Amino acid sequence: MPLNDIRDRAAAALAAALEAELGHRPDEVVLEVPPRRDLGDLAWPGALPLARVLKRAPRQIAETVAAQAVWPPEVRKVEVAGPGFLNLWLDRTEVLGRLLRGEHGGVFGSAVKTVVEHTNINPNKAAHIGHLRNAVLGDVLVRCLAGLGLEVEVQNYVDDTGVQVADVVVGLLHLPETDLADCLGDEPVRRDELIERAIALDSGGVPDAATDDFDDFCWALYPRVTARYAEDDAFREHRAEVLHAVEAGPGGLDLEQSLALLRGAVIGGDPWPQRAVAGLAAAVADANLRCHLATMARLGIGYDLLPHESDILRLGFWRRAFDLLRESGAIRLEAEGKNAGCWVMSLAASPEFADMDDPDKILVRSNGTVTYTGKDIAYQLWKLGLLVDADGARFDFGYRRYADWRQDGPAEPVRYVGGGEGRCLASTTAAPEQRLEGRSFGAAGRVYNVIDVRQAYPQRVVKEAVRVLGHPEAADSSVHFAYEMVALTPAAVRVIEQRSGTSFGLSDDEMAKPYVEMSGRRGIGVRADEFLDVLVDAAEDAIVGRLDGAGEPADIAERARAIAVGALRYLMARQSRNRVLAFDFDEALAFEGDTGPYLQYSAVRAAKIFDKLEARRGEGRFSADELPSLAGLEVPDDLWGLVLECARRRDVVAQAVGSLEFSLLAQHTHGLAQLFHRLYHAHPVVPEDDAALRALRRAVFTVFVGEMRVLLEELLGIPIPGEM
RNA sequence: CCGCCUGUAGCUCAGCGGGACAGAGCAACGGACUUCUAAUCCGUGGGUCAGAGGUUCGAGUCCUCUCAGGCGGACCA
Repeated sequence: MPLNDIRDRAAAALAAALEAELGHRPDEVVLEVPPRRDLGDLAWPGALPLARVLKRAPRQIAETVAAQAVWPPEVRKVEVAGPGFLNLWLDRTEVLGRLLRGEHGGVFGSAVKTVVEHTNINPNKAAHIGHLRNAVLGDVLVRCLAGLGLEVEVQNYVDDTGVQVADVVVGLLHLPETDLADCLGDEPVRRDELIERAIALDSGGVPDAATDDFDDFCWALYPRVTARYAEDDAFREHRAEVLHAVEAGPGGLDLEQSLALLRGAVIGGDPWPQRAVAGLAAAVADANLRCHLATMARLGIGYDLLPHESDILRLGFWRRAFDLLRESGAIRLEAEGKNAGCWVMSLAASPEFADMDDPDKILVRSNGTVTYTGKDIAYQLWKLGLLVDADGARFDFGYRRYADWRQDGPAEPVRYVGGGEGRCLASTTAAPEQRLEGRSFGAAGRVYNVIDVRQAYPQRVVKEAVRVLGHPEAADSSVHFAYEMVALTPAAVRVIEQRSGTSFGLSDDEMAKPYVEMSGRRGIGVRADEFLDVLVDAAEDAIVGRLDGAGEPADIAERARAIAVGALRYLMARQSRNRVLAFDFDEALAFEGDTGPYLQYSAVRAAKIFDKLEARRGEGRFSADELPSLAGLEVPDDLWGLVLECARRRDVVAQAVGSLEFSLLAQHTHGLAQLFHRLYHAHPVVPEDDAALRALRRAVFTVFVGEMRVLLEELLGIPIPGEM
C-alpha cells in the first residue's frame, strides 16, 4: 500500500537531512500516523529525544530538518508543532490516485514456506465455540500471510489414537443400551443395532453439516462415559482395553466387517473382537473429523492436509525422533525417583525452564508408550523438514486424496465436491510410497501452531527439543500462536440448560464467577453448528424485521448465512487473543454497533451507491483513467481521512501478523467502516449535481469499496452480502 | 512455592514499536428517514487507566514492589 512506501522514503529523507545538517546518524527514523488529522498525515516525534544528544532545542532540530530535507514529491507540507513534533502533510490527490491504480508495497519479510496448524479438534465429539476461536484465528492468520504474498500450507492435525476417541468407543460398547438409545433419541434395542444406527448418522463423505449429525451423538454420549468412569472404577478398565485394541489396529478390516464381527459378538455373548474394536474406533474418529470439516466449511475454512497421529506412530516418526533425541543426549532413562522407568527430556540447561522445581518432561511413560508431547516433537520436526534418517533423507508420510473442495469467493462457504475437481485436501497415510502428483508437504521455513494458551508449557518443550537437536533457527521459527480460551457466562450456561432441559449440576460458587469453563467431558458448552444455526435464525429475523411489509427476498437464506458468518468471525477476531472470551448469547447475537454486520453493512451501503449511480446516471466506479478529472480539486479533510486509512492496510496486516494480534485488523476495519458511515450522510453521490464533486466522491468511495472487499472477504473471511 | 496472562467508563472491550485533550460499542437519555437502505448518524451524561514507587522532556504504555483474578508447572491433551 502506498503509505508505507511514502513513509519509508520520507524517513530516508529525514535521516539524510539529520546527518547532513546536524551530523547525527539515527539508528532508525520512525514516522507515525498522528492521532488527529489536523496534526498532519505523518509525524516524526524524534526531535524530542534528540534534543539532549544534540544539545539543541527540539523545535530547532525539527525546523532545521523540515527546511533542509529533500522530501519525496508526495509530501506537500511540513510543519513543526508543539514542543518539536514534525508533521507532514501528503498530496491527497496523489495518494488517492495510487490507491485507485491498486499499487501495493513490496514483499513482506523473507518468502519462506509457512505451515499453519489449526483447528485440531479431538475427533470424539462435535466442535464447540472454543474450537471456532482457534479455527477463525488460524484462518485469519493464513489469509493475512497469503495476503502478504507468502506460500502457506494449512494443516489440521487429527489425534485419532488418543484416549478421547477410545472413550466414545467404550460408551458404544459398554454403556447401558438405554443410554445409547437416549443419545440417539431412539427406543432401546439390541446393542449392535444401536451401534449401527449411530454409525448410520454418518452420511459418508464430508456431510452438508448442521446439527443432529454423528458428532452431536458423540457430544451427548461422551459425558455419560466420563460420568460413569467417575463412579465406577471397573468401568474405567474398558478404556485400557479399547486403547490396546486401537494400538494393535484393525488389521485391514473395513467398517462393514468390523460391524459384522461386533454383531456376532453380541449374539454369541463373546468378548469384543479386538480388530473390530479398532475398526469401530477408526470409524468414530473419521466420522467426527468429517463433521468438523463440514462445520468449518460453513465459515469458509478449508485445509491442505490432515496429518494423522496414527500415521506418525506407524511410520516410526516417533522412533526416529526418539533416536535423535537420545543420540544428542537431550533425553535420558530415569533409573530411580518418581520418574523411574520413564524417558525424560532434561530442561535444566535451558534458561527458560531454569526456575522450575522439576525441569524434566516425561516423553516416554514407564509402560513404554509415548506421551502427546513426544509425538508432537516428532510432528514438529517433520513440519520443519528436520526429521531425517542417518543418511540425511527426510522422513515423510504417504499421502492420499481425502476430498476435494471449492470456494466460489474468498469468504464463501467451502464446498466439498467429488471427482477430482477443485482444491485437493490430502490426508496422510502409513504407506510412504503413496504420493500425490505434484504435491509435497511439510519442510517449512516457518511453522505456526495455533493452540490455546493452556498448552504453552508442552509447546515450549517441543520448541526446546528442536533447539537442543541443533536447530536453533528452526526453533525460533516455531511459533506457538497462543490464545485464551472461550468460556461461558453464567447467563449462557442457564440458556443452554434451559434449552436442553438438563442441568450441569454446577455449584453456586461456579455460577457466581464471571465465566464458566467449557468442558466436553461434562458436556458443558455451545456446539459450533448449534450456535451457527441460532445465528442464522437471528439474522433471518433481523432481515424480516427490517423489511417493513415488503415481500421476503428470494435470497434471504444466503443473506442470513453471510450475516451469521460475519457476526461470528468478527466476534472471534475482534478480541485481543490473550483475554478469555466470555461467551454470552445476547452479546454474540448483536448485529448493531461494534459487530460483523456493522462492517458488512458499510460495504453493502457503499456498493449500493454504485448500483443506484449506474441506474440513474449511468456512472460506475471511478477508474484510474478518470484521474485527470480530479486535477485541481481539493480533497476535503473528512474524505481524506478515509483515503488515508485505506492506505494503511499493509502496515496494519504486517503489524497484526508480527504480533499475532488480529484484533488490530478487526479494529482497523471497524474504524474504516465507521468513517464511511459518518461520511455517508454528509457526502451524497447520486443526488449530487456538481459533476466534479460527484467524481471526487465516486473516487473516494470506489477506493473504500475495494478496500472493504479485501479487508472483509480476503483477510477476515467475512462475506459481503448483496443486500442486507 | 515458581512461571505466564489479566486488571482502563455501570457492562464488554480498544489503546502491542512511550508522544500531542484517555477511545469504541452496549446500557441510559435526547434528536435525525418525502433523500445513495436508520443493521446508520448526531448529541448528553459517565474515567484518581487496581495501588505505590521509579526511569523519562513526556508513562494507560517501560522497570520494581503490593493487591486481586485466571491459567500453567500431569506417566491428560
